[in-house]
Amino acid sequence: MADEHALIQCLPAHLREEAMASAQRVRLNPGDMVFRAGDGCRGLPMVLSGSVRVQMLGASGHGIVLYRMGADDLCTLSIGCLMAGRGYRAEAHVEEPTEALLLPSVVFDQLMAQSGEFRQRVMASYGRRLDDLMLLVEEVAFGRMDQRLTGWLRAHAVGRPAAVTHQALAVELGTAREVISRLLKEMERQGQVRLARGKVEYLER
Amino acid sequence: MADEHALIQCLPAHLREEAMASAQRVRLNPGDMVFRAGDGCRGLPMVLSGSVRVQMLGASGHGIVLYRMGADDLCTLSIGCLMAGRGYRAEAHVEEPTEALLLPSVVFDQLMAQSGEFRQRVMASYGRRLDDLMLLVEEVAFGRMDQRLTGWLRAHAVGRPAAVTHQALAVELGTAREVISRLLKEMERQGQVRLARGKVEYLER
DNA sequence: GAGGCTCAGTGATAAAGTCACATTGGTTAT
DNA sequence: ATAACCAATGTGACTTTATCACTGAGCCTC
Repeated sequence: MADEHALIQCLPAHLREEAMASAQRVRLNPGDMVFRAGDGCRGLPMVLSGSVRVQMLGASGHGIVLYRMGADDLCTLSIGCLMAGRGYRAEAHVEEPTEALLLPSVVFDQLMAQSGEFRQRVMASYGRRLDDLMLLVEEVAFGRMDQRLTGWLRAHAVGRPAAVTHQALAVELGTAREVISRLLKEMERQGQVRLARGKVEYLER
Repeated sequence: MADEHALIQCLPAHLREEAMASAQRVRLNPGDMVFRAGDGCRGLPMVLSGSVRVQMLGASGHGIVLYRMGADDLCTLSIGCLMAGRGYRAEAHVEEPTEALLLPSVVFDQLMAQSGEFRQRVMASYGRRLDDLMLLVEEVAFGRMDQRLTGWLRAHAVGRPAAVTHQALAVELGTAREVISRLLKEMERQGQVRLARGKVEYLER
């Protein structure tokens, strides 16, 4: 049971103590929202364990999942909000019971100044996120929906059925619920998938 | 004629001198490519003046413009590549005569450690880029092509015709050339636009 | 066992993407 | 100047996605 974030563990003892002393420990439950679009940012969240989904809401009411934060991730989005002093553009939903630290921005800056390893990890984390988003842009712009859906199912619904509604899948891939319903129905006809209310199982061949 | 990047100017004198001493000055011309997909990263580029377009190539051969770098921007993408030690995923095309500095990554890290203002600006720049990409995802996922096209024209082709081909517009918006051709033709029929080979002018009403 | 939920299915139509060519305008070589 | 060439644009036919407006199905509660 890691009690500290990898980013904290990598710090020399005196900085680590200071970080832990000023950080606020947060416990979140599935369904909670960490922040909503427009919210101000009150510190830098670092996820210790669990999973948080970050998504955007389009004008049409549709949404799309941008990325997820898991153990040892930090919320790169928040850094931008802290620096620019504007609100979040996305919203974050807790998916699994999650523990997190909320680090005051002053302390964050101090750690950035004083620990090379901390800097390194933060920048790397930022790079990864940028990369994720670039891949997402490419997928959304050029990917075919049936292949994106199959990709998701292969990653999440092999072996045992995944507990997910068509609506949730639509948000996951940034499309409309009807599109998912039709694609799944077709895949079912072809025996690639087994469907039940709120469940989808992908059948490997 | 600013001789230094805003990020350099904000540094205290001794750091500034060190930065300028170790940075390599680069002059680029329209058509040059700063980096291609897969290239390794040899330092952190900072744009002094000019304009560089960063875009991705999809599997289908289509591309999409992710963002542009202009005066006083730094290439956030490169930071990720430097930190993670992997190649670029996108490619960068010079659009206008451009001057840039190439800062060794060791020096970059040193500046991050020693100047709060530098840190602040770098992180803010990162935040902006992240934000740009999130907006792009939303637009690509939910925006209507005719409205996105109109938006581009309003920003670039009012008053005098913009020198741009349908193909270039397609890459700009991440779609196929035929789609742009048809939309423009329709707008021409409705008198919203004047067309010529390699030129588009938007007619405000 | 009757409502009242949320979840899923579907027809009709519009928007966007794909493929395969036809045309056109401008440049270059003879 | 004329032919030849090439990049840019136009278009038809067809597929895939998105949108709108419903209908039907499963499940829970009273």
